[in-house]
Amino acid sequence: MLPSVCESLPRSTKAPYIRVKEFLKHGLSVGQWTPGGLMPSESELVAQFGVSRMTVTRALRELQSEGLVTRSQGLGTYAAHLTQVSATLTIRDLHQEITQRGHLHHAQVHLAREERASAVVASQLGLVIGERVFHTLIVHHENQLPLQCEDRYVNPASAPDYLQTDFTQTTPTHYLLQVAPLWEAQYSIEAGAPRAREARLLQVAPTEPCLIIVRRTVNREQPITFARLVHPGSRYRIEGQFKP
Amino acid sequence: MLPSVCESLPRSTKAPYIRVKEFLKHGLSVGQWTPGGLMPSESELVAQFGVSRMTVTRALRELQSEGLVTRSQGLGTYAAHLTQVSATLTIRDLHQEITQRGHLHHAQVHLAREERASAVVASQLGLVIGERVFHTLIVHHENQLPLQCEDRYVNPASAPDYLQTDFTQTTPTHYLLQVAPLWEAQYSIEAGAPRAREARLLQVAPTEPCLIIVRRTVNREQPITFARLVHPGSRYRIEGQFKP
DNA sequence: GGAGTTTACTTGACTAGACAAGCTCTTGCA
DNA sequence: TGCAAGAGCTTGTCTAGTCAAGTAAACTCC
Repeated sequence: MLPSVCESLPRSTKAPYIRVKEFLKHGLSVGQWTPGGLMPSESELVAQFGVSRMTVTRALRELQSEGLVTRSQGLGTYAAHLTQVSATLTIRDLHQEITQRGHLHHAQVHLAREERASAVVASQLGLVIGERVFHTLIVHHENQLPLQCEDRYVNPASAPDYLQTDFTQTTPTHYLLQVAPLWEAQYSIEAGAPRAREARLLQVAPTEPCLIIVRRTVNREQPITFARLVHPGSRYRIEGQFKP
Repeated sequence: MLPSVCESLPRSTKAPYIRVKEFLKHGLSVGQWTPGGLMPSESELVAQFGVSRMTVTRALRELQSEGLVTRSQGLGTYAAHLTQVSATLTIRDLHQEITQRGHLHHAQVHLAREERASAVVASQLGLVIGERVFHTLIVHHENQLPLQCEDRYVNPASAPDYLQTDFTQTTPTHYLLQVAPLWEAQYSIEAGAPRAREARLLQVAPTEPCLIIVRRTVNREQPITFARLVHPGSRYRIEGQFKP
């Protein structure tokens, strides 16, 4: 009660570890410590900010995980060389992405069957050539306009009920994330011409440049799925941002 | 002295916070806690592992920063919905990338001059139309083969000596990272046809699908540079991997 | 002078507490 | 019945200390 007077003005509004972090970030951004240069030690920061070492450690550890500093035991903390910058590229579920834009998503299933693994598919999914594999070919539409052609092979061992799913309701990505919750993925992004069938399904000219993402996901040593996602260059782009 | 017997067999070799982290990661990977499900509270983990709360907190905080769990004060820790998966896309300096492959990098400077900002450039760099701006057009070769056409505008306020640099020796990316150490970038990746001049410089057909990256970097509210990087689709791709 | 030892400084990891703040369910009162 | 207060849980943050391990420079002894 009587909430006025004293308690209403926060001493400096932000948590101490955030203050330390921002002090260091600011110094890095104005070039106070040049790449590779030695930065203040934990004990110096403790003295400077009047906080405990754990607090300073937390600030420094977070900067380290953000790639802004490198630390080594016995030596000290150094400003990182930002020769390579890592941005986070979020690979979102297409259904989500489309509905988030307030548009209509519609999936057209052109193929959903069991096949025998070819050499390429077998090697990508860790199978033997001729072994059974699930194959789906789905075209995703945004407001009736084809946006993505999803050619996907799935390892039956990882998702035995894959073909029973209604892919007009659920996307394969979404289903597979439920079945195999934690995984590791390799991807490659390139520009290229669509294959003849892809061009027909996407309703574009065979010469239309397309953004092609090839993704392979693995769960605990066992390959799950291998997908080729083709997008018309004129209708799709990947956007992102990097913020240290 | 006498270093044998007792001290040589480590109790469990790994740090406690790593053990806690791995326990939780394992549980997530086998689906012990389904996405959105409630995970053990800090105090439960404290009791289970016989460690202090700070140790458990650290493990959970790191999992949170990796995007594997979400936490909220008063509620608890929940297994994350991995509907969107963030991979780290490392935007590396092309020179590094080429030489790391053991190949020869060679830059051909086609343009390096001061210009008056057009409407588009001015808006991207926060300038007034007609204000002076630096413009470079450089083609990067890998083993004599054109790999990237780099069309770049630079804000003179951020890098006054930009045009004095010898770009056959240093890449603009590398130079700008030294001048403006910490920044924020927005990028977009798309597939498209090259412009006529780009096709000529890259020695490809005008219909060749190209991977086009448009990047804009900003340092503390002040735009630094705005670049359009065009790569022949047949010679360049972005590769990466996601690992939780 | 050179080799080994010591010392000082660094980060890495942890403990055992503390208080604050957010959420939910229950209890109690009008 | 309806609403407010409180209890009991959760996470968020912090303190003040400990021990360990890695590095580098100074120091000692031969």
